[in-house]
Amino acid sequence: MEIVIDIDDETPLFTQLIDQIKKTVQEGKLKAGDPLPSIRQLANDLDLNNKTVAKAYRLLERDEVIVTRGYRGTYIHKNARSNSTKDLVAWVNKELKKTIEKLKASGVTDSEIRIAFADVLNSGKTNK
Amino acid sequence: MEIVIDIDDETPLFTQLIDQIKKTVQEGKLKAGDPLPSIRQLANDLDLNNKTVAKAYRLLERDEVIVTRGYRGTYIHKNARSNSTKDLVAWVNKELKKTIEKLKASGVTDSEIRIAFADVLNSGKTNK
DNA sequence: ACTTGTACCATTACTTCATATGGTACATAT
DNA sequence: ATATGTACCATATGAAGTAATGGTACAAGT
Repeated sequence: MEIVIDIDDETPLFTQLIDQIKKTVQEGKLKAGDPLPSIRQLANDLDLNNKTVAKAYRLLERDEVIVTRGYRGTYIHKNARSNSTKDLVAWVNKELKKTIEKLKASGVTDSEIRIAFADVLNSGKTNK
Repeated sequence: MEIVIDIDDETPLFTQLIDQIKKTVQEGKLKAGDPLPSIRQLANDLDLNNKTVAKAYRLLERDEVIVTRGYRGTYIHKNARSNSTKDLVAWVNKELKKTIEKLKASGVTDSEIRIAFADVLNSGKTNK
């Protein structure tokens, strides 16, 4: 794997890591079942904190690009290639945009939307 | 009008003002066409800043509870009574909750939702 | 012993935003 | 002159959230 992290880049480190792993999968340089370096190993190689790499792995597993098997390590997911092309962020943006535009059309202020948004997101915390 | 502002209350001052005016309308103590004190007058009486009162008036007009007529002053809106019972905030919360729950059901992180949300809201700024 | 992912505890720096404040100025009226 | 709503300029405070860091610890396996 050729991963290059640019600390001067405004893009968050864990995002750079995710993007490059997905890109490597898309290029076919990483195939289903291939093993990935351990979190600690990769963090050491790239001079990153364990938590930063762990965060990237966690999200990559959520996207089904990789699979973690506990003490057995981490591997490329069976459907990694197709899953690595999916753009979850774009979908989230689209969904939020639809709702927000509807609210603004009714004269709701940006501030009001932000406050209501924070309310809704944080309401789940106390309940759970 | 009997308006009482509690600066120790966590509720924003302009919100307290809005709530109490709406309440006064609901109680029938302020009727359609009744004049309201000027922004500067009310700010002086309640020991608030002009901008705070102006903000409350702006939102009350948005909700069609009051009507401003420039140099002629501010008056209670024709449909103030029914409009003052409408809960715009509740509607906004409901709409946002629907969308957010849909996103979370797909495994999207709170952080990711927040970032996408900020993106969408701020994207309108540069365009306009 | 050593490594795996993971789950806690925590802090730091940075950014963004809401609220509230102050001052100045304007057109439009009485 | 005086008052109306409004639009700018601006600042200060506090809250909240992200990203990244560090340390400790655990069960499960080699």
